[in-house]
Amino acid sequence: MGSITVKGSVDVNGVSDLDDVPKRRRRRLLSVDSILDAALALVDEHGRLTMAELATRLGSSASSIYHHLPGRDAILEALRERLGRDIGTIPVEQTWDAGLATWLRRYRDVFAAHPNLIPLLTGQTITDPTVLASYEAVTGMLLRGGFPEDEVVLWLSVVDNFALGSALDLAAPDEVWRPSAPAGQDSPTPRMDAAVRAATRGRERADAAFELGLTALVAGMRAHLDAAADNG
Amino acid sequence: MGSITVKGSVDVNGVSDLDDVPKRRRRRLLSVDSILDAALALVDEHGRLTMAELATRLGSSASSIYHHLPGRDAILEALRERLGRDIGTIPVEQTWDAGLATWLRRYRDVFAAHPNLIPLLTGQTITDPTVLASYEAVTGMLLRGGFPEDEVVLWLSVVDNFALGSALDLAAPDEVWRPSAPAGQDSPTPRMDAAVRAATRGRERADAAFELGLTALVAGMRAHLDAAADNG
DNA sequence: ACCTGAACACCGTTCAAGT
DNA sequence: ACCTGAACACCGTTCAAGT
Repeated sequence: MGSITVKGSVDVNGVSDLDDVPKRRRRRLLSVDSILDAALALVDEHGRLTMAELATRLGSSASSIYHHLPGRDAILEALRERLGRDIGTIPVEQTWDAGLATWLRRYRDVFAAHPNLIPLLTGQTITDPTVLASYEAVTGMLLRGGFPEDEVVLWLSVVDNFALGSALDLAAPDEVWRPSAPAGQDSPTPRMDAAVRAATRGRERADAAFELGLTALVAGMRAHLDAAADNG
Repeated sequence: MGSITVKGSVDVNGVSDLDDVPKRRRRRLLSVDSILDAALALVDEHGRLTMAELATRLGSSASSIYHHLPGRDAILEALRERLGRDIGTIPVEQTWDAGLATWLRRYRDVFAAHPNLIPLLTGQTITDPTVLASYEAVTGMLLRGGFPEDEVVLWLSVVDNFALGSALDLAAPDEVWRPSAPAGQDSPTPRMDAAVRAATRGRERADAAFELGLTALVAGMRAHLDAAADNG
């Protein structure tokens, strides 16, 4: 029974299984993709990533992981690349303001799907070609929109900072935006308590704030562009 | 000689030194303030904070620190409070837009003095009364400016996210904003390379981007307010 | 080529023992 | 009350030994 060979079967990694040798090679346990899947799941569930927990989830040992990826930092960088790819390219037929808004929403949406990952990524730098290509596209969009070349990098920084800050907002607990005292009772922050009570909470608040800020930022950029055109 | 008592001397901690007992009590080595000073210096210099390095710098042992502060997280939270206090209150006689700009600039300036600290603080939540009082003041300012109560929390989130993202920008290396290929050579990101070459770099870029974004954001908020007033 | 356990250097924290 | 070294549980990483 144990010696029956299934002809032409293909395993999950897409590797042909025809190499039946007398001493059958043990099945490939790990792959870069399976490691990244497990790592992302771990971060989503617990908000942290340790090599030991990762190994347990993979049914493997921590040292085995190092045969596929050179360490914990590399895993995080690979996850960043994966998310960067998910943002995708922006439609070129849009005007700069619509295109920028589209890009920023996708940017944040992708990270919003994995809020716990964001704090783990802030320490590292972007080197992934896909992510850089996305910046290149936005650069072209802003230039076509009429922004001067020496200003484009500044605007890229601005929207990047806003998007990152908004993404981090998703990971942080909502404590600041929870009224510290019940209505009618004395509080050191009565106006804020009332304002918090009047607004939505949690994810809904974060989403609405992002949308409001995005609109204001783009409107401000448009005003800046118009003012420069009037002077020129 | 060793038995001479200096009358009424006061040590650095403001504790009277008159309790001369046969076996003179050893001088107080640590205090909350000295620990926080050393911790901030360590973060500024190395971008990280370990209890062992902190103890070495204090000429003490790691376990001693726990007699003054309940752990590493408490040290970071205390540093956050310290910086929060540095932001101070905003002048009430300003209009909402000028006041908001003043507050955001101070907010970022304070963190800009210690960029390495920012990534270490993003994980924790604000609980310090001084920081909360500062949010309360901004809330009052926006309400007086005419923003509806149920929108104030959203705008607070927006400017908070922008300020945090901009502060984190100071801590990250400038790699993304460095041209990947020399001028005239083929590059996957030619337009961005040219834009980066036309702009300033490092701290100067981060500062200019913050100023530009701040102006745009406030202008966008003003436009939003005016549009709502026209409809109402 | 891939996997493993043991070992390593390091981390934050606890605690009994000292003064 | 404050300080200390030793010990603890945990961390990422290395490596000789296996298949």
